[in-house]
Amino acid sequence: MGSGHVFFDPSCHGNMLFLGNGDPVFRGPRSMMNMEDSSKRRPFFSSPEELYDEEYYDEQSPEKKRRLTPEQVHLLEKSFETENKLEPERKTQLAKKLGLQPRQVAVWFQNRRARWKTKQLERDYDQLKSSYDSLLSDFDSIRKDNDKLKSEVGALMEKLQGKVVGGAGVSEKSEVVELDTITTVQVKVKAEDRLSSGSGGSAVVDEHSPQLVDSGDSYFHTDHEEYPGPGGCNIPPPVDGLQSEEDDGSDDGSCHGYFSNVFVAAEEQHHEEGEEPLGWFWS
DNA sequence: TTGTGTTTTATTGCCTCC
DNA sequence: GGAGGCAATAAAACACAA
Repeated sequence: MGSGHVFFDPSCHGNMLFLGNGDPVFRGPRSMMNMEDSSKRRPFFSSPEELYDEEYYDEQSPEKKRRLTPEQVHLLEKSFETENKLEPERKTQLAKKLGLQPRQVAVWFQNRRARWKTKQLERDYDQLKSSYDSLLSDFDSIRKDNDKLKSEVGALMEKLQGKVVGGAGVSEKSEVVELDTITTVQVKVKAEDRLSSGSGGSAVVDEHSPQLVDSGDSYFHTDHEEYPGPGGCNIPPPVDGLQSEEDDGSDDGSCHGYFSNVFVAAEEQHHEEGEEPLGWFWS
């Protein structure tokens, strides 16, 4: 063992290294390691033989960090697939099998979990985005339908009003029937308005039949509670019971309820695909 | 060749659990 | 209090375009 070489002590969780002569030395990016210390760093070995191979040190620049061989990575990957957490026994076995320090195996698993999590976040984001896009497109088409229906109702209301106001010769009974019809239509429109985004959507009805605006005891409220959607869009309020806890009336306009519903949908889909629950890393 | 961006290996510090 | 996990970060290794 050449003097000046540095040993990595796997049993040490921190950053202690040992020189060939046994002198302890601190190392690590955050330990202000200077170039002199850096030149003493021992490269990682890929087989037990290399651990004591003098030639290895002669051939390799001491400060070089060694990458794991494809075979080592393959075995680690396989092991990670079966279980992404590492019990001490498995860690020791793997380390022996791979000719690595147990600490290296632990670090590899740690980094692998971090990579997996990043990828998973990307997948989840894509899934949420597509759910959101599809909901948005549904919403748009529903809104268009709603607008169309409202204009149809408006036209019908005009016709009906013409009959009621200038309806000379129309019997009292038929007037009552027509007023009932108008009220029914109005209630229907109001119900739809609650689902629509348009501010003052029911104004179509109110404008055309101001005399029919309900007296206040209507089942439907006349003031419209808009539910702000993403990017300032107004979207239907979430269905009762699905509303998230964050959205308990303290709506800050950030669409929590809306996104939570999307998330629920995404998670359900995620489950259906037999994948690990999304929640494990959110907690 | 070189500059630059990405990936991999490793450390550090904090947190949680037993 | 020690072990192990995680986030943040450093730095070497690698990929790749100009």
